[in-house]
Amino acid sequence: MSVPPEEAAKDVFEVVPIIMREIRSVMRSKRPPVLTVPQYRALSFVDRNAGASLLDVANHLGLTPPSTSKLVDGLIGHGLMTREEQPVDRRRLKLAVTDRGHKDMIAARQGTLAYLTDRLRNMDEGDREVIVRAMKALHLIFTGNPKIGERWG
Amino acid sequence: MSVPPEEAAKDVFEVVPIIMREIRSVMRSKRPPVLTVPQYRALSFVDRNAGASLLDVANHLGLTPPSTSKLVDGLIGHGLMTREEQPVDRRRLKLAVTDRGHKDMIAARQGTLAYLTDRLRNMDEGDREVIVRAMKALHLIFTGNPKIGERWG
DNA sequence: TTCTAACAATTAGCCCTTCTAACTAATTAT
DNA sequence: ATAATTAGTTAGAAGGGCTAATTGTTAGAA
Repeated sequence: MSVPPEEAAKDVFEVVPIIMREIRSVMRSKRPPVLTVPQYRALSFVDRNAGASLLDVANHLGLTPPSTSKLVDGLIGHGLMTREEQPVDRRRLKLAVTDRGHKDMIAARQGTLAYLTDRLRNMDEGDREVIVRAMKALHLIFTGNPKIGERWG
Repeated sequence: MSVPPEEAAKDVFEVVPIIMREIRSVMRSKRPPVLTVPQYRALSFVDRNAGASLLDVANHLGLTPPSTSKLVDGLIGHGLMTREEQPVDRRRLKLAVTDRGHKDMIAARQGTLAYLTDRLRNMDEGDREVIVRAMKALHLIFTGNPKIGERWG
Protein backbone atom coordinates (compact mmCIF):
# COMPACT_ATOMS: atom_id res chain seq x y z
CA MET A 1 0.00 0.00 0.00
CA SER A 2 1.44 3.25 -1.23
CA VAL A 3 2.18 6.28 0.94
CA PRO A 4 2.03 9.51 -1.08
CA PRO A 5 4.03 12.48 0.18
CA GLU A 6 0.81 14.38 0.76
CA GLU A 7 -0.32 11.93 3.39
CA ALA A 8 2.97 11.98 5.23
CA ALA A 9 2.98 15.78 5.09
CA LYS A 10 -0.47 15.95 6.69
CA ASP A 11 0.54 13.70 9.52
CA VAL A 12 3.76 15.59 10.16
CA PHE A 13 1.89 18.87 10.11
CA GLU A 14 -0.62 17.61 12.60
CA VAL A 15 1.67 15.86 15.05
CA VAL A 16 4.82 17.97 15.18
CA PRO A 17 3.14 21.05 16.67
CA ILE A 18 1.55 18.90 19.37
CA ILE A 19 4.86 17.43 20.46
CA MET A 20 6.54 20.80 20.26
CA ARG A 21 3.98 22.27 22.59
CA GLU A 22 4.71 19.50 25.08
CA ILE A 23 8.43 20.11 24.89
CA ARG A 24 8.00 23.83 25.36
CA SER A 25 5.68 23.35 28.25
CA VAL A 26 7.96 20.89 30.05
CA MET A 27 10.96 23.16 29.58
CA ARG A 28 9.19 26.11 31.11
CA SER A 29 7.47 24.24 33.91
CA LYS A 30 10.55 23.97 36.13
CA ARG A 31 10.75 25.85 39.42
CA PRO A 32 12.29 28.31 39.06
CA PRO A 33 11.69 28.48 35.31
CA VAL A 34 14.93 27.65 33.60
CA LEU A 35 15.15 28.03 29.87
CA THR A 36 12.96 28.54 26.87
CA VAL A 37 13.51 26.34 23.84
CA PRO A 38 15.47 28.93 21.84
CA GLN A 39 17.56 29.74 24.89
CA TYR A 40 18.32 26.09 25.36
CA ARG A 41 19.21 25.67 21.72
CA ALA A 42 21.54 28.65 21.74
CA LEU A 43 23.29 27.48 24.90
CA SER A 44 23.60 23.97 23.60
CA PHE A 45 25.16 25.14 20.36
CA VAL A 46 27.67 27.49 21.98
CA ASP A 47 28.49 24.86 24.55
CA ARG A 48 29.56 22.53 21.77
CA ASN A 49 31.18 25.32 19.77
CA ALA A 50 32.99 27.56 22.22
CA GLY A 51 34.11 30.81 20.65
CA ALA A 52 31.27 30.81 18.13
CA SER A 53 30.24 34.14 16.68
CA LEU A 54 26.78 35.64 16.74
CA LEU A 55 26.22 34.75 13.11
CA ASP A 56 27.26 31.18 13.76
CA VAL A 57 24.52 30.95 16.35
CA ALA A 58 22.00 32.75 14.13
CA ASN A 59 22.67 30.37 11.27
CA HIS A 60 22.38 27.32 13.42
CA LEU A 61 19.11 28.47 14.99
CA GLY A 62 17.68 29.74 11.73
CA LEU A 63 17.15 33.20 13.20
CA THR A 64 18.02 36.67 11.97
CA PRO A 65 21.03 38.40 13.53
CA PRO A 66 18.89 40.91 15.45
CA SER A 67 16.78 38.15 16.98
CA THR A 68 19.90 36.28 17.94
CA SER A 69 21.49 39.38 19.38
CA LYS A 70 18.52 39.91 21.66
CA LEU A 71 18.44 36.25 22.63
CA VAL A 72 22.13 36.30 23.53
CA ASP A 73 21.57 39.54 25.41
CA GLY A 74 19.06 37.82 27.62
CA LEU A 75 21.34 34.86 28.27
CA ILE A 76 24.21 37.15 29.20
CA GLY A 77 21.88 39.13 31.43
CA HIS A 78 21.09 35.93 33.27
CA GLY A 79 24.76 35.06 33.60
CA LEU A 80 24.53 32.02 31.36
CA MET A 81 26.79 33.19 28.55
CA THR A 82 29.65 35.60 27.97
CA ARG A 83 30.43 37.89 25.09
CA GLU A 84 34.06 38.67 24.34
CA GLU A 85 35.80 40.72 21.70
CA GLN A 86 38.32 39.05 19.48
CA PRO A 87 41.58 40.94 18.91
CA VAL A 88 41.87 39.33 15.48
CA ASP A 89 38.66 40.70 14.06
CA ARG A 90 37.08 43.16 16.41
CA ARG A 91 33.70 42.89 14.71
CA ARG A 92 33.36 39.23 15.50
CA LEU A 93 32.17 38.12 18.91
CA LYS A 94 33.50 35.17 20.83
CA LEU A 95 30.62 33.63 22.71
CA ALA A 96 31.01 31.15 25.53
CA VAL A 97 28.80 29.41 28.04
CA THR A 98 29.37 30.02 31.75
CA ASP A 99 29.42 27.24 34.33
CA ARG A 100 25.97 28.20 35.40
CA GLY A 101 24.82 28.27 31.79
CA HIS A 102 26.19 24.79 31.28
CA LYS A 103 24.48 23.57 34.42
CA ASP A 104 21.13 25.07 33.48
CA MET A 105 21.36 23.68 29.98
CA ILE A 106 22.03 20.18 31.27
CA ALA A 107 19.14 20.52 33.68
CA ALA A 108 16.77 21.62 30.95
CA ARG A 109 17.89 18.78 28.71
CA GLN A 110 17.61 16.16 31.43
CA GLY A 111 14.16 17.34 32.44
CA THR A 112 12.87 17.30 28.90
CA LEU A 113 14.45 13.99 28.01
CA ALA A 114 13.11 12.44 31.19
CA TYR A 115 9.64 13.57 30.26
CA LEU A 116 9.89 12.33 26.69
CA THR A 117 11.47 9.07 27.80
CA ASP A 118 8.62 8.52 30.18
CA ARG A 119 6.11 9.11 27.43
CA LEU A 120 7.89 6.75 25.07
CA ARG A 121 8.29 4.05 27.65
CA ASN A 122 4.70 2.88 27.41
CA MET A 123 4.78 1.73 23.86
CA ASP A 124 5.94 -1.24 21.87
CA GLU A 125 9.62 -1.42 21.25
CA GLY A 126 8.66 -1.86 17.62
CA ASP A 127 6.95 1.50 17.64
CA ARG A 128 10.04 3.06 19.16
CA GLU A 129 12.14 1.63 16.41
CA VAL A 130 9.77 3.10 13.85
CA ILE A 131 10.05 6.47 15.58
CA VAL A 132 13.82 6.38 15.60
CA ARG A 133 13.91 5.51 11.92
CA ALA A 134 11.42 8.24 11.10
CA MET A 135 13.39 10.83 13.04
CA LYS A 136 16.57 9.92 11.21
CA ALA A 137 14.84 10.18 7.86
CA LEU A 138 13.28 13.52 8.76
CA HIS A 139 16.56 14.85 10.09
CA LEU A 140 18.24 14.04 6.83
CA ILE A 141 15.47 15.62 4.77
CA PHE A 142 15.33 18.82 6.76
CA THR A 143 19.01 19.41 7.44
CA GLY A 144 20.78 17.53 4.70
CA ASN A 145 22.86 16.03 7.46
CA PRO A 146 22.66 12.28 8.07
CA LYS A 147 24.36 12.55 11.44
CA ILE A 148 22.07 12.55 14.41
CA GLY A 149 22.36 11.68 18.05
CA GLU A 150 26.03 12.55 18.34
CA ARG A 151 25.35 15.68 20.26
CA TRP A 152 25.08 14.16 23.69
CA GLY A 153 27.62 11.43 23.47
CA MET B 1 18.34 -4.78 18.13
CA SER B 2 16.64 -3.03 21.00
CA VAL B 3 15.50 0.57 21.03
CA PRO B 4 15.37 1.98 24.56
CA PRO B 5 12.98 4.87 25.22
CA GLU B 6 15.95 7.12 25.99
CA GLU B 7 17.23 6.83 22.46
CA ALA B 8 13.89 7.56 20.89
CA ALA B 9 13.46 10.54 23.23
CA LYS B 10 16.80 12.00 22.18
CA ASP B 11 15.94 11.76 18.51
CA VAL B 12 12.52 13.26 19.00
CA PHE B 13 14.00 16.09 21.05
CA GLU B 14 16.51 16.83 18.37
CA VAL B 15 14.37 16.59 15.27
CA VAL B 16 10.98 17.97 16.30
CA PRO B 17 12.22 21.52 17.00
CA ILE B 18 13.94 21.59 13.62
CA ILE B 19 10.79 20.65 11.73
CA MET B 20 8.73 23.04 13.82
CA ARG B 21 11.01 25.90 12.90
CA GLU B 22 10.52 25.06 9.23
CA ILE B 23 6.76 24.98 9.59
CA ARG B 24 6.72 28.29 11.42
CA SER B 25 8.96 29.88 8.90
CA VAL B 26 6.93 28.71 5.92
CA MET B 27 3.69 29.87 7.53
CA ARG B 28 5.04 33.34 8.15
CA SER B 29 6.86 33.75 4.87
CA LYS B 30 3.76 34.53 2.80
CA ARG B 31 3.22 37.98 1.31
CA PRO B 32 1.42 39.52 3.04
CA PRO B 33 2.16 37.47 6.16
CA VAL B 34 -0.86 35.35 6.85
CA LEU B 35 -1.03 33.41 10.05
CA THR B 36 1.15 32.27 12.89
CA VAL B 37 0.97 28.63 13.92
CA PRO B 38 -1.25 29.21 16.97
CA GLN B 39 -3.51 31.46 14.93
CA TYR B 40 -3.83 28.78 12.30
CA ARG B 41 -4.56 26.15 14.90
CA ALA B 42 -7.24 28.25 16.56
CA LEU B 43 -8.91 29.04 13.25
CA SER B 44 -8.77 25.44 12.17
CA PHE B 45 -10.39 24.23 15.36
CA VAL B 46 -13.18 26.80 15.36
CA ASP B 47 -13.74 26.18 11.67
CA ARG B 48 -14.47 22.54 12.43
CA ASN B 49 -16.38 23.35 15.62
CA ALA B 50 -18.48 26.40 14.93
CA GLY B 51 -19.96 27.89 18.07
CA ALA B 52 -17.09 26.68 20.24
CA SER B 53 -16.43 28.56 23.45
CA LEU B 54 -13.17 30.13 24.50
CA LEU B 55 -12.42 27.29 26.87
CA ASP B 56 -13.04 24.76 24.13
CA VAL B 57 -10.36 26.46 22.08
CA ALA B 58 -8.02 26.82 25.06
CA ASN B 59 -8.34 23.14 25.87
CA HIS B 60 -7.72 22.06 22.33
CA LEU B 61 -4.66 24.27 21.96
CA GLY B 62 -3.31 23.47 25.40
CA LEU B 63 -3.26 27.14 26.34
CA THR B 64 -4.51 29.03 29.36
CA PRO B 65 -7.72 30.99 28.98
CA PRO B 66 -5.98 34.39 29.11
CA SER B 67 -3.56 33.41 26.35
CA THR B 68 -6.45 32.14 24.27
CA SER B 69 -8.44 35.29 24.90
CA LYS B 70 -5.60 37.41 23.56
CA LEU B 71 -5.12 35.11 20.59
CA VAL B 72 -8.81 35.28 19.70
CA ASP B 73 -8.71 39.05 20.18
CA GLY B 74 -6.06 39.31 17.52
CA LEU B 75 -7.97 37.11 15.10
CA ILE B 76 -11.11 39.16 15.58
CA GLY B 77 -9.09 42.32 15.12
CA HIS B 78 -7.98 41.00 11.77
CA GLY B 79 -11.53 40.10 10.79
CA LEU B 80 -10.87 36.38 10.75
CA MET B 81 -13.18 35.36 13.57
CA THR B 82 -16.30 36.57 15.34
CA ARG B 83 -17.26 36.55 18.98
CA GLU B 84 -20.94 36.30 19.85
CA GLU B 85 -22.86 36.14 23.10
CA GLN B 86 -25.07 33.19 23.74
CA PRO B 87 -28.54 33.99 25.12
CA VAL B 88 -28.57 30.62 26.86
CA ASP B 89 -25.50 31.16 29.02
CA ARG B 90 -24.28 34.69 28.74
CA ARG B 91 -20.88 33.78 30.14
CA ARG B 92 -20.09 31.46 27.29
CA LEU B 93 -18.88 32.79 23.96
CA LYS B 94 -19.89 31.49 20.59
CA LEU B 95 -16.89 31.73 18.31
CA ALA B 96 -17.06 31.43 14.56
CA VAL B 97 -14.70 31.83 11.61
CA THR B 98 -15.44 34.47 8.99
CA ASP B 99 -15.22 33.84 5.27
CA ARG B 100 -11.92 35.63 5.17
CA GLY B 101 -10.70 33.63 8.14
CA HIS B 102 -11.62 30.42 6.38
CA LYS B 103 -9.86 31.54 3.23
CA ASP B 104 -6.69 32.54 5.06
CA MET B 105 -6.66 29.30 7.01
CA ILE B 106 -6.94 27.24 3.84
CA ALA B 107 -4.18 29.28 2.27
CA ALA B 108 -1.88 28.77 5.24
CA ARG B 109 -2.59 25.05 5.28
CA GLN B 110 -2.07 24.64 1.56
CA GLY B 111 1.18 26.55 1.63
CA THR B 112 2.58 24.58 4.52
CA LEU B 113 1.44 21.23 3.20
CA ALA B 114 2.84 22.03 -0.21
CA TYR B 115 6.18 22.78 1.36
CA LEU B 116 6.20 19.65 3.50
CA THR B 117 4.97 17.52 0.62
CA ASP B 118 7.78 18.81 -1.51
CA ARG B 119 10.30 17.95 1.15
CA LEU B 120 8.89 14.48 1.60
CA ARG B 121 8.71 13.78 -2.10
CA ASN B 122 12.41 13.12 -2.45
CA MET B 123 12.59 10.10 -0.26
CA ASP B 124 11.85 6.42 -0.43
CA GLU B 125 8.24 5.49 -0.19
CA GLY B 126 9.38 3.11 2.53
CA ASP B 127 10.69 6.02 4.54
CA ARG B 128 7.38 7.79 4.13
CA GLU B 129 5.57 4.79 5.43
CA VAL B 130 7.84 4.74 8.45
CA ILE B 131 7.12 8.41 9.03
CA VAL B 132 3.38 7.93 8.82
CA ARG B 133 3.53 5.07 11.28
CA ALA B 134 5.73 7.06 13.62
CA MET B 135 3.39 10.04 13.53
CA LYS B 136 0.41 7.88 14.33
CA ALA B 137 2.23 6.30 17.27
CA LEU B 138 3.34 9.68 18.55
CA HIS B 139 -0.10 11.15 18.14
CA LEU B 140 -1.55 8.39 20.22
CA ILE B 141 1.08 8.75 22.92
CA PHE B 142 0.77 12.51 23.21
CA THR B 143 -2.96 12.94 22.87
CA GLY B 144 -4.40 9.61 23.90
CA ASN B 145 -6.40 9.82 20.69
CA PRO B 146 -5.78 7.22 17.99
CA LYS B 147 -7.62 9.23 15.37
CA ILE B 148 -5.48 11.26 13.06
CA GLY B 149 -5.83 12.67 9.60
CA GLU B 150 -9.57 13.12 9.78
CA ARG B 151 -9.33 16.83 10.06
CA TRP B 152 -9.05 17.65 6.42
CA GLY B 153 -11.34 15.05 4.91
C1' DT C 1 -35.01 33.56 48.48
C1' DT C 2 -31.07 35.58 49.10
C1' DC C 3 -26.41 34.59 49.77
C1' DT C 4 -22.57 32.03 48.29
C1' DA C 5 -19.81 29.15 45.46
C1' DA C 6 -18.43 27.98 40.98
C1' DC C 7 -17.65 29.23 36.32
C1' DA C 8 -16.46 31.92 31.74
C1' DA C 9 -14.02 35.29 30.16
C1' DT C 10 -11.20 39.39 30.43
C1' DT C 11 -7.63 42.75 32.09
C1' DA C 12 -3.17 43.89 33.78
C1' DG C 13 1.48 43.11 33.95
C1' DC C 14 5.39 40.44 33.12
C1' DC C 15 9.01 38.40 30.02
C1' DC C 16 10.33 36.09 25.69
C1' DT C 17 10.24 35.48 20.39
C1' DT C 18 10.84 37.12 15.94
C1' DC C 19 10.71 40.18 12.35
C1' DT C 20 12.27 44.54 9.33
C1' DA C 21 14.64 48.82 8.94
C1' DA C 22 18.14 51.59 10.08
C1' DC C 23 22.39 52.19 12.27
C1' DT C 24 27.60 51.85 14.06
C1' DA C 25 31.98 50.05 13.76
C1' DA C 26 35.50 47.33 11.67
C1' DT C 27 37.64 45.18 7.70
C1' DT C 28 38.76 44.34 2.87
C1' DA C 29 39.24 45.76 -1.88
C1' DT C 30 39.88 49.22 -5.52
C1' DA D 1 41.84 56.92 0.54
C1' DT D 2 37.47 55.78 -0.55
C1' DA D 3 33.99 52.44 -1.36
C1' DA D 4 31.86 48.15 -0.44
C1' DT D 5 31.25 44.47 2.62
C1' DT D 6 30.71 42.31 7.01
C1' DA D 7 29.46 41.77 12.21
C1' DG D 8 26.70 43.21 15.36
C1' DT D 9 23.37 46.40 17.63
C1' DT D 10 19.25 49.42 18.42
C1' DA D 11 14.54 50.70 17.66
C1' DG D 12 10.01 49.55 16.96
C1' DA D 13 6.31 46.41 16.00
C1' DA D 14 3.26 42.34 16.55
C1' DG D 15 2.72 38.30 18.72
C1' DG D 16 2.96 34.21 22.38
C1' DG D 17 2.50 32.63 26.89
C1' DC D 18 2.18 32.82 31.81
C1' DT D 19 0.08 34.15 36.77
C1' DA D 20 -2.84 37.00 39.55
C1' DA D 21 -6.69 39.61 40.07
C1' DT D 22 -11.31 41.25 38.29
C1' DT D 23 -16.02 41.31 36.24
C1' DG D 24 -20.07 39.21 35.16
C1' DT D 25 -23.20 35.18 35.21
C1' DT D 26 -25.24 30.99 36.73
C1' DA D 27 -26.31 27.45 39.94
C1' DG D 28 -26.80 25.76 44.75
C1' DA D 29 -27.59 25.93 49.60
C1' DA D 30 -29.29 28.02 54.00
